[in-house]
Amino acid sequence: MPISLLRVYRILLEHYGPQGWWPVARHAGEPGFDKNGYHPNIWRIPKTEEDRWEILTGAILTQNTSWKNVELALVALRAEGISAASDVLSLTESKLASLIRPSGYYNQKAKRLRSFAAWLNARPNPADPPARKELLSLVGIGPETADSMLLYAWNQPVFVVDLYTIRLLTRLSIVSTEEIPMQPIRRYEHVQKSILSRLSRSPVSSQERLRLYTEMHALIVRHAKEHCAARPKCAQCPLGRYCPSQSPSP
DNA sequence: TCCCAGGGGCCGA
DNA sequence: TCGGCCCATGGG
Repeated sequence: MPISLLRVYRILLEHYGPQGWWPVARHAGEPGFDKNGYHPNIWRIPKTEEDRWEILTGAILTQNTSWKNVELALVALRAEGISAASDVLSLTESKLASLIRPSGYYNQKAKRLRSFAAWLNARPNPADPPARKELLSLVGIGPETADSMLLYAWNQPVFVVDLYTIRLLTRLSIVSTEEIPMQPIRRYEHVQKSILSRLSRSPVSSQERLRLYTEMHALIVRHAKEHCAARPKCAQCPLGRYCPSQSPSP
């Protein structure tokens, strides 16, 4: 029997502690926030429109990009006074591209950010969570970006799947590689469904679920960086004794 | 120098 | 439906 997902969560949380996702750099240094905008109970804190805008922007900028580089881009935007969708729309695309340059793929992301800002700006009630389908219909918003937006910017209990999640769960034999479809979108939905069916057996309140989904995704990313990398570093891995794929230490 | 990062879209077979 | 390619910076 593979280890249960909830058990994985508890072990990772015990080992790494709360990750404080999604960071909001504009609050860096404020009480409870660290210098990069992380806060252990941030999922509980009501978000302002500026917070939401920063999270949504970060979700687009971090596509296939390390968060460090995204931070540089967010700093550049803030220095320019860009803190709302309407501000983005006031910039030319080339100006926007030059500001977000450190985050890579800047031409592509400038287009995506501008069209996203136009959509966001036209919404009657920005605090109202959009339908997932609607997000997916926008250029440059795929399933992972849409789900992180819903979870971290709109506090919707949605489980975010990423490459790390798939890697970890297959290594732990929680999901078998054979059953995973090849096509990216179907792959995503398959793993997400599989995860939900495993978690549904443990009844929790919607608040607890929000906390679980928020923290779980962040913990998996943390764990993938420190141990469960493409080239795994299995020594001292907190999940080592539960992992059939554990490689011998060099 | 090579590899990787908090993905997504497009195109031809 | 699929495989392959493109987008690009910065850090290890």
